Amino acid sequence: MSREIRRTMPLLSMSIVMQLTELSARQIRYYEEHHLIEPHRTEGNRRMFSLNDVDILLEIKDYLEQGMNIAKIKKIFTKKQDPAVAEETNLSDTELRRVMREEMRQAQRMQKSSIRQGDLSRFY
Amino acid sequence: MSREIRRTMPLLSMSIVMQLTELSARQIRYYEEHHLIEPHRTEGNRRMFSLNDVDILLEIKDYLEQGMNIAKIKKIFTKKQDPAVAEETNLSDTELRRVMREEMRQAQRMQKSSIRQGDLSRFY
DNA sequence: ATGGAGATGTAAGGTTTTCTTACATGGTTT
DNA sequence: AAACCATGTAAGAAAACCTTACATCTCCAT
Repeated sequence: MSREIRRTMPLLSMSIVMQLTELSARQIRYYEEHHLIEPHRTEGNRRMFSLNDVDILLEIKDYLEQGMNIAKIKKIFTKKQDPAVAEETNLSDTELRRVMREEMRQAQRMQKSSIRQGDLSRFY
Repeated sequence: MSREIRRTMPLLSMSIVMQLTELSARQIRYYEEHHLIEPHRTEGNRRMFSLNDVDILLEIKDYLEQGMNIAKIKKIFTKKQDPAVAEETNLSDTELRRVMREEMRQAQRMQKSSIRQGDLSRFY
C-alpha cells in the first residue's frame, strides 16, 4: 500500500479528529462547509477523516490563529494545488506556510505568535 | 512522539477495524474477551483500537486460519513478550509467523490425530 | 453417534456518538 | 449601528456500538 493511499484513507471518526486537532465539531463542519476539507462519508452518513484531512485542519487552525480568514485560507490552498504556481514558486509546504505567515504578520501587525505546526507524518 | 506511542495510540473505531481486518465485531470482541487485545475505551465505553491492535488481530486471523486455537495463540503471544525468549530466538514477528505456519503444515501432514499441543512447544 | 468444547452468528434492548437544522453570540469591519 | 465572520448551543433523529444471552456449526474425543 502506497504512502499516498495511507494518507488519504478515511480511518478516523469525528471524535478522534477533534482530539487530534483540538477543534470543535462545529469548527470542523464549518471548514468542510467552506470546502477546505471533504471527508468521506459512511453508508450511514458519518464523516470519516484521513490523516491528510487532519493535517489540513491543523494547517487551517494555524492560519486562523495567525489572523487569516477562511476565504484567504481557501485561496492559499487552491494556489498550492495549482501545479504551475507550485513549480513557479518552488516552495515546499512548510516554506510556503512560513511565507504566508510572514506576510500576514506584516500586513496586520498581529503579535500573538505561538507557532504550532501539525506534523502528522509520524502516523504513516 | 516515539514510534511506540504512535503504534499504541487508540485512533480507530470498531467499524474501521472490522474493515481493515475483515473480521466481524463478534470475533474482535471474542479475542478481547480472551485477552489477546485490550483496546482502549472512550468515556462512553466505546472501544478504540491502535494500529498495533490491528496488527495483532491480523496475526490472530492468520494463526486461526492455520488451524491454531485461541489458547495456543495466547501462548505464542506471551512467549513473544518474554524478552529472554525474544532475544534467544532472535526472530522477527514475520519470521516467527512463517516458522509457526511451516510447523503447522508439517504437523498436519504427519498425522492429524496424534498431534498434541505440547509436542510443538520446542518451537516457541 | 453422541456429546462437549471452541468459535462465531444473531437478536434484543439500551446508550453513545454523530448528523442536520436553526438560532444565538461575541468580535471585526464597514 | 449594522453587517459579517467564526463559533457556540440546542433539539430531534439516526447510526454505531455496547452487553447479554441464546443459537449454530465444526471438530474432536468418547
